[in-house]
Amino acid sequence: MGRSDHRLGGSQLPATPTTLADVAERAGVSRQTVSNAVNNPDLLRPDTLERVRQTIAELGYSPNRAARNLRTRTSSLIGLRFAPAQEGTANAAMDRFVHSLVEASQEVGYHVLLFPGDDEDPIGGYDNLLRSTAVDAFVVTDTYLGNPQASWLSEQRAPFVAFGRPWDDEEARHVWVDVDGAAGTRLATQHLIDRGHTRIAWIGWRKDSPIGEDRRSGWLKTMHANGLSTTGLASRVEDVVHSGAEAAAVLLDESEPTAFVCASDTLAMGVLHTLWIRQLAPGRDIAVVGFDDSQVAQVFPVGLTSVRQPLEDVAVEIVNTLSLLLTHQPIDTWGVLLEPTLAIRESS
Amino acid sequence: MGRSDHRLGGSQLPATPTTLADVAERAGVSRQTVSNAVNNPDLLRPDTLERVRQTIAELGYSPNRAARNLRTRTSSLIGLRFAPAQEGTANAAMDRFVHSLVEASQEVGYHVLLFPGDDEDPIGGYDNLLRSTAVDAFVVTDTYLGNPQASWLSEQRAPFVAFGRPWDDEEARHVWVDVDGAAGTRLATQHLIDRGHTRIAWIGWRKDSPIGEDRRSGWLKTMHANGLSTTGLASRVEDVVHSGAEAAAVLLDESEPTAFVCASDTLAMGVLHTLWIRQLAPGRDIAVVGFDDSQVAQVFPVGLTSVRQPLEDVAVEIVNTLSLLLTHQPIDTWGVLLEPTLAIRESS
DNA sequence: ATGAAAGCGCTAACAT
DNA sequence: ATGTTAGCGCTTTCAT
Repeated sequence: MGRSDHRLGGSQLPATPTTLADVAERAGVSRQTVSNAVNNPDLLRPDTLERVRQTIAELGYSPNRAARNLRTRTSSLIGLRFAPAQEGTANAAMDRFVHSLVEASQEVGYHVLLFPGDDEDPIGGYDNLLRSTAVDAFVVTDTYLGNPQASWLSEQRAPFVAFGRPWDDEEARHVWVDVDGAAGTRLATQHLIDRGHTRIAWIGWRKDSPIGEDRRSGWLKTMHANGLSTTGLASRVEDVVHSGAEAAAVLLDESEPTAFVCASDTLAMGVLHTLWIRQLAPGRDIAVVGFDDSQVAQVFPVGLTSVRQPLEDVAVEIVNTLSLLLTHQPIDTWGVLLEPTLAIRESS
Repeated sequence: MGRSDHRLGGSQLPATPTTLADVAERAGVSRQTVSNAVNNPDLLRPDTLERVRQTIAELGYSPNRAARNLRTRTSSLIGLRFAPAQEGTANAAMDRFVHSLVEASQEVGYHVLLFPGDDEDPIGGYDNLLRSTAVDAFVVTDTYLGNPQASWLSEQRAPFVAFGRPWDDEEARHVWVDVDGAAGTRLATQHLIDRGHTRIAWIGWRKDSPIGEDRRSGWLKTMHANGLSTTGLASRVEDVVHSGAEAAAVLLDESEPTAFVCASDTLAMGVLHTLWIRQLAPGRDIAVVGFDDSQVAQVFPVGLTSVRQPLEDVAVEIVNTLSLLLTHQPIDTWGVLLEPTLAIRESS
């Protein structure tokens, strides 16, 4: 069945896409040989390979994804539940992470498929994609307390890597990549100590957040390791600007700190607000460090020093681990902890 | 060929996924009938439908995506090139838009596939996905001047909808959805006029940005419509905080405006910086309005009034149009322009 | 090193 | 209203 609708040098796609058979016929080889030229070029004699490759280029052939997926029972797709950044907070880390993930996935021949989350039915989206074999694996980002996704996926024996430690679950036996929050606040606190500060306050989240407690511990340990007191210097509030501002006001009145380390850029913005009201200059009078290196930290007129998560590295690590999982290679470590850095700006 | 690995009430996925044939055998109908039960339930007798549906539920059957895709020559996937938010600017609109797109797509049975952009080869990613029939359509977001993607996709007769007008290209014959930037700045300017301001300055982008010029025109026309002079009240700079701050300083010195309308939140942040340095209170002494309602505007201690793009509506409109395109239904309008709103905060 | 045959799971077209 | 047949485009298996 000859086909005549190819625009060889043309710019328009043929009405019906070029197939393996088209290439085979034109190159005078079998379909299998074309398939090998694409997937196992080593099997071909150099001259055959060259001829087939040229025909592929001429016809602009690209293997049909659906057919390949059906045959190989793979999709080359990684599923990611995409929850939006919360309005009113500075946490736009997701954006940077997703981009890194897309790039890293591309490197190993994968694409990222986004699906929405449903709070009513947190595993619904996962279940659908899994049953219909629409994705090969998942990246799970929301591993907060009591989140059923990771354990559910484990039960299903579905390949996935979590961004975030299984804080609450001793039993968890899945692979994860995370950023060492305590190391980040250690970096921040030591930075302030090196600048001569001794009364460094902490403004963090409520006690039921393991991530928050982890970040808090970095501050606490670094203070103590340097023989500094932390009495009356810590506050736990909700992650909103207003709460950060209030906490800063109280701390300033009661404990006279000269610097603040915050669990988030959102809280740091609150501190800056209080400083502004009191006519205190950030960086000169009082130092402030945030967490996440959000756009807010970068755009704020008085650049906000902030702990920056190495999201690019996280993505690469996740994709590499996923590759191992999907090729059934042995995983040497269940968890990888990456070190954040400190983006130093005027506020310290 | 009977199969015995189904865990009917169990929580684990069968080693080999359930297929149409499994359901058909178990329900005592033909494969086609099962297919119809899923895709054309109207064709079945109610009792048959019920029986098949129950079997589907029992076995936890979900159609294999690859097989369906191969057969129907569709993928139910919408491709989106995901470029990261630029560091150092406040433009995190992408994040919100992507989420809206994912949600809207889900509603009509589509998922969003992300692929990375390559500045060297802007159409490479599109070409690959198109040739391999990996996606049904694209959403194109970066329709700036001289961007070849839209025209290239048009040439290929690939289904796509652009978020953004084809500013430069009179010839463009593709479908687009955009937000009326001029209406946004009109809203902002009128808001300030209603508040009693008469000397309202504009800080925008360089002249070669059609989006910038569009936004500028909203300010200009509203000023003139209200009989207000604009002489010496406009400035065109690069979209960075520093430039916004400088422009504000110059304008304050030379033209004594009482309010600023900016082409972006980034520039507005610059204005706020200058006000801070000069001990002027935003909102009380000088009013400021930004554009994009970014997280920066929301988190900034003195809440920044900002023009908010209706990205949720944009996504819905795009997906609806895409649905029409993909089902070869007639499109009534080539372009849709949506109205932004004004998020009013303390800075005005 | 290359080719032929089979079949992945589904749905369009046709037949009953 | 339901069943039968064929084939989407590819890769795995086996034969040459």
